[in-house]
Formats: sequence, C-alpha cells, structure tokens
Amino acid sequence: MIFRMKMAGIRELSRPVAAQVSCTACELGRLCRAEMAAGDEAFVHRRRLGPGETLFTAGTPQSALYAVHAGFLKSAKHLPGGGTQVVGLHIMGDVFGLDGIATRSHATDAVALVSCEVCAIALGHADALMEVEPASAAHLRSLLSRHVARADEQMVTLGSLTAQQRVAAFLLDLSDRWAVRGYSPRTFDLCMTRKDIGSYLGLTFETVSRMMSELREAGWLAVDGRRVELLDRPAIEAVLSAHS
Amino acid sequence: MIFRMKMAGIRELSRPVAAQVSCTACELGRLCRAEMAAGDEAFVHRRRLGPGETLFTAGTPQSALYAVHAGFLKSAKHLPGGGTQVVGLHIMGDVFGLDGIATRSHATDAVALVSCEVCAIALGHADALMEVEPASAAHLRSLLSRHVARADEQMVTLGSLTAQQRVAAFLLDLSDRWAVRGYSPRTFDLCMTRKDIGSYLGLTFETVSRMMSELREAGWLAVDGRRVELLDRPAIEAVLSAHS
DNA sequence: CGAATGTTTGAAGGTGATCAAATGGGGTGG
DNA sequence: CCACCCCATTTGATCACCTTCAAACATTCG
Repeated sequence: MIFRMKMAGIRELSRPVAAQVSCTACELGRLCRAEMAAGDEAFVHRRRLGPGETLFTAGTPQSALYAVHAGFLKSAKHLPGGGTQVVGLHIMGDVFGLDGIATRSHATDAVALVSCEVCAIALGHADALMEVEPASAAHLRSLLSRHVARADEQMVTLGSLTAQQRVAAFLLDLSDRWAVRGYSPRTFDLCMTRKDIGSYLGLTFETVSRMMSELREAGWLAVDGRRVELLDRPAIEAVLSAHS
Repeated sequence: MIFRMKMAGIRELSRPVAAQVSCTACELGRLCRAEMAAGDEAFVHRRRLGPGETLFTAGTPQSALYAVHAGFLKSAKHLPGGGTQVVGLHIMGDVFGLDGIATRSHATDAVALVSCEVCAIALGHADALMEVEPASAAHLRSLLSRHVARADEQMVTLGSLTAQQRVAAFLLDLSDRWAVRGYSPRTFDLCMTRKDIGSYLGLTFETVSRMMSELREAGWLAVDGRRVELLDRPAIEAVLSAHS
C-alpha cells in the first residue's frame, strides 16, 4: 500500500483484454489455411500454451513455421557460458521460427510469456504450397527480409544506444507493433519480467527497472507492474534521438 | 622499426593473394547465371569498386541482390543521433542486400573495404526465375533463414559478451567464414579499421586495439596491422566460453 | 499463512568510454 | 627520393555508466 502510494501520478490503467489476431491480419497471410475448410487442418495445427510453457527447444528438429494467434512469446538463445539471452519477442500476428528453415533445426527456445495460442504450419506443407503459388513464396520472402531488417535494427540498439535509449527504443517498438495489430499504442502490457527485458536489451534487470523509474519520474511513462502507458511519446522519442 | 621489434614472436605473415570465389562456391548458387552464356548477362551485372567506394546508400530504391565475387564489404546503418554502425561484413561468396527485399528500399549503406567485384542480380530477374524454378526459391529462403540465424548470433555477441569475448568471437567468426570459402582459417586480413571492428562489436576502436594487444601478449594471436594469425585457436575459443 | 519469485532502490565497484599523446604508415607533391 | 600531411593504431590516465551486491517490499501460489 505504501509502495502503491509512492507511484504518484499513475493513472488507473485499464485491465488487459483477452485478445487474438484475426487470421486476415496475421503475417502468415495466405501461407496459412486455418480459416479454410476442415480438410486442410492437418497442415495447420493450433496449439495452446500456458504461461512459461516451452513450445520448442534449441537443437531439436524443426518441422513447422509458427504464428502467434493469441498471447506473447519469447525466443531465447543459450550462451556459451551457460545462461540464456532473449533474441526475439513475438506478439499476436507475428511469425517466428524462421531461423531454422535452412537447417531444419531450431536455433532458439520458444517460451510462452502468457497463455498463448500458436498456429504451426508444417514446413512440408509450406514448401508444397509455395511450389504451386509463387505469390506465397514471395510473401514468405518478404517476411524473412523484414526479419533480417528488424535484426539489424536490434543490433543498433544493442551496439550503439545507452541504457535509457535502449529502454525507450524497446517501449516505442512494442508500441508500434501493437498499433500495427490494431491495439492501443499508448497503453499495453509488457507481459514479461524485467529480467527478460534486460536480457533482450543487453542490460541487467536492475538497470531496466531504474531506467523505467527515470522515465516515470520525468512524467513520460506510467508504470504499474508490467502494464505501461506512454504519457508523452514525443519526449520518449527525443530520448532516442539525443546524441549518445 | 622499434615498434616492429616490440612485436616479438610474430611470424612472417604471407602476403595477401588476389582472390575471388568461383561461381560454383558462391552462396547465390543457381540464382545467378553469370557463368552461363552471354545472353543472360543483362540480368547479372558485375561491378568493380575501389576501396572506400559506396555500392548503395540507405533509403535508395533497391533493384538487385548482391554477391561478393571478390573483395570485402561492410553494411552500415545510420544512427538516429548522427553516426553510423556496421551491421554486416561480407566476404567473397557472401550474398547481401537481403534486408531490402520486402521494402524494395536499401536499409543500409554498402561500402567496399578493399577493391571489390560485386555481382548484382536484378530483383525482377530473381523473382521471375523463382516462379519457374521452385528450387531456386527454396535456396533463397535458406539464405534468408541463415541470415536471420546469423543476426541472432550477433545479438548475443552484442548483448551478453565482454569486450575481450566480442573480439575473440569476431576473429573466430571470420576465421570460420574464410575456411568455408576454402582459405586459411589461421591467417587472414581483417581489411578494415579498428573503428569498423569496434562499430560492428559495439566497442570503441581503442578498446578493440587493447583487446587485440591482450590476445597478442598472451601469445594466442599475431597481429601486423590488419593482418592476423590465430596462433592458438583453442585458447581463443576458451576466452569465449569462459563464463562472463 | 509461508515460501518463492519479481520489483524497486541504494551503495560500491569494475569495465569500457573518453580524453590525450606519441608512433607508424601511406599517399601526394615537391 | 624525401618531406610532409593525414589517417590509423597503440598506449596511458581519468572518468562515467552500468554492473554487482545488498536490502526491503510486493506479488503470486501452494
């Protein structure tokens, strides 16, 4: 209670809503036939995951592409020294598992951050479909290309930004991604621990906590646990563009 | 001369050889028809670049995929604050420019580090080819997938490794890549400034210089300007796996 | 209610950045 | 051929940011 009172200026944030992406808005697009007749469903398996549940593990054979129908997942790589690092965050409508197409072997773990529904499209089915429909092949190429571009952006975040800039970039990125899916770019749930955020940003969880507190104290961000509200987006964007 | 004498234990390193990858060993594989009759050459343009010359610039329209026939190039992104960061290094046989397939717009600058010969395959030609040859489409998907996986690896380097580990990872990565192309994994040319290496690794050039000096003083690496020799690869690998 | 995990905040320490100086190397023009 | 300049590299000294260690409080779940 005392702690709650210290969070002065925090607005009452609306509760998260159970949400799922419509298949027409999903990145997979026509590669997925989930919305078609039941006859094709053998190729598109939909799996439910509880919070913290693992969808697949690095090193195991990969036989499908995945799309987030509902929920939020992370991709994490094992470190040579024994830890793990988060290398990807996937919200509804996102496709993941693209890093194992060449090797047919998972390069990361995929873990649900909250209750999820994940669509799995058999790789063999996708291959066959793309032989018949060049447009589908082109679409997957676009997806892959965007993933490469996104990864380059994250390299810049990790290589050139200060701690505060990384947290700002993280918040703005998630905000943009929610907006693309038709949800509020202003208020959303992080759905993950400070440790996960830190791992994704190359920071410790204490630093993440401190940076978020700084944004809060500046009046630019409202924080209630894992729920955030961007009170002053331009100010947060200015943090990013400030020469480091 | 005094400096040269301080480099105790340095072996006489062989001079770099003018080298180019054979088209059969190139990552592009059957996507490229450069080795075919002259009739197809309209689609595959080969361009010569001098050291420091720019192949393309971020933000400009992209109309081709690129492969390094000879030489060494870097990809760099512009930072919000006004600098640049190296996000990719391309040796002979490598394909690059995959990040602009979706947007048909270059996401990075591409700059030659040494004299280069670059093959440019028109995107329209590639698209048409892949409609006819599904195997070519599958091959490009493999390429893209490997790029995604490689980017994730670099995220780990930038997010979780110490300065010394990053330099070790950099040297081992280049060594492996030269080996794949049939060149010595032990002795090779970095072909770039310490500043470029630092930018790629999220470090300052002074730190890169210091870390390389440490590896040299440990007797694991011979350094002569931009030419290096891995004297004790297992020791350098041990630096990487040491828990950070 | 108690244990375990997550978050915030504080204090101290270390790694890498910054600032600075000297040497080396490559290129151009005298 | 040498002098000169410019850039790259090395190394040193100091500093700052982030990490590490620590404690208190919150939250969740059995």
